[in-house]
Amino acid sequence: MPRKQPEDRPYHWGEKLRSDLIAEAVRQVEPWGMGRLSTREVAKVVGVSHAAPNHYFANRLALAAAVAGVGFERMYDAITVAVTDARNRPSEQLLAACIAYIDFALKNPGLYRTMYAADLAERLNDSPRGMRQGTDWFSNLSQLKARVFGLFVELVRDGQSRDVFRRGKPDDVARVATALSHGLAREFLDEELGSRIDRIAHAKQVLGVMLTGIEIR
Amino acid sequence: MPRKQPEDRPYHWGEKLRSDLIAEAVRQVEPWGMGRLSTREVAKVVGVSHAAPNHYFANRLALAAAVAGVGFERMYDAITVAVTDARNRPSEQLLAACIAYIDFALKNPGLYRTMYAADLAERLNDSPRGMRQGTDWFSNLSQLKARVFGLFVELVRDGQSRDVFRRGKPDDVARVATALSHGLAREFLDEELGSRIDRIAHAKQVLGVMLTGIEIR
DNA sequence: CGGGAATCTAGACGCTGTCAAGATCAGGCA
DNA sequence: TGCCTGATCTTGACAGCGTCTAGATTCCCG
Repeated sequence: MPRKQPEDRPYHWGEKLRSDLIAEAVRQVEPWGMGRLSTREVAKVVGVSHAAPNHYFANRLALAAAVAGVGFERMYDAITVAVTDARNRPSEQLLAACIAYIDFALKNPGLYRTMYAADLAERLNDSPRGMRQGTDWFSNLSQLKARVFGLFVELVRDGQSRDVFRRGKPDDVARVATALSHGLAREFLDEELGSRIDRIAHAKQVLGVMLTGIEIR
Repeated sequence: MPRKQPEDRPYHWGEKLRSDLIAEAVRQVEPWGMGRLSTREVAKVVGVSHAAPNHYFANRLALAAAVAGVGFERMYDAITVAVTDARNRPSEQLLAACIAYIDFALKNPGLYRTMYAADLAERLNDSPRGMRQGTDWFSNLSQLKARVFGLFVELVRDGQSRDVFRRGKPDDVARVATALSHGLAREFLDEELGSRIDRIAHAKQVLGVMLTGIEIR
């Protein structure tokens, strides 16, 4: 039986399969999100039996959550890079972070939609039922999400300590930035109109209004 | 055969069935959105055969879109009432509109999630294929969405003409408000923490920052 | 080299959305 | 009044899905 050969060495090929499944799932959520994501289809493409994913993910949602986790990690990286590249001024850094956030959504629409899919929140609060061996993916997911949010909080803190941003609970101010970015991204994804460049420009405009509210005039 | 009696008069009971299906579907999307919405289940509760919905909705998505349409209508009404009740000052009216938006989402989480479900956008741009008789529900949906947005634009226009809000394209300024409201609502729905009152208070805080950016200082 | 555990497969179940064909009904025309 | 026609709904079927259970395969280690 030509089972499939992971680099000719099926040594503990278990974890390799897990990551392969996730990688393929990440591919399959583009561009519309996890709506059509099918464990059977993922398994078929990877080359394993239709029930193989069940051994690594308690259910379809758990697989989607893993995909979302990958999304948050990539997004974290993208924002980090953007902030590093920006000039060392709080306003510009915060703006860069927001733009990176939105740009990530535009470039990875399906992944982004998966990250914020309602269905994830569902099983998250729905099932106290123990998952097979998934080592509670949802707390992991919240953690990754919080990690991204933390980036914004840090920028706000920095801006405040440098007397560029108004005082106030950093979390609140950061939330303005993330909520606004999130809202803009969603609206961009739902509409079909406009090039990426146009949308980024539009976003900068809108975010400028936000900055006006945050900065010490 | 006790077919079911719509007020004892099965006179053209067709359209009655359509609205019954929608009404039941609106019920079934709570609280987690259209993820688990099932045409068969809706049909069962309404008391018709499992394939009856197909005669009024091209597919599952079309039914969900109808639900979303109801959502936008109700939201429009809620915001209108809130604005009317607010004092006649642009800032307070805009704030009231945003709060009403968020409050609607908190009170009708499933409906709200359905309104902004990724899956809807999917078939929206995906299938040029003619629907059976659904009289293109998606353009109707965009229209209803735009109608809600129009409320915000109008408020901004009013504020600008009264020299309370900064100048600038009303659409851009309005988008700050809607995007921020949307983002806040989504974040509230995804987290489980916090009472409704707490969240509204938090939202007011955040929206205050936005107003600072919009108002002429 | 062989036994035991980890890993994956095979098959089945109930559910889903969707389609095609037939039954049933309403209302207009004789 | 009674049939006829078209609209309306039902029935049955099909493929696909997620998930469960039991069994086959593979790997590791003594």
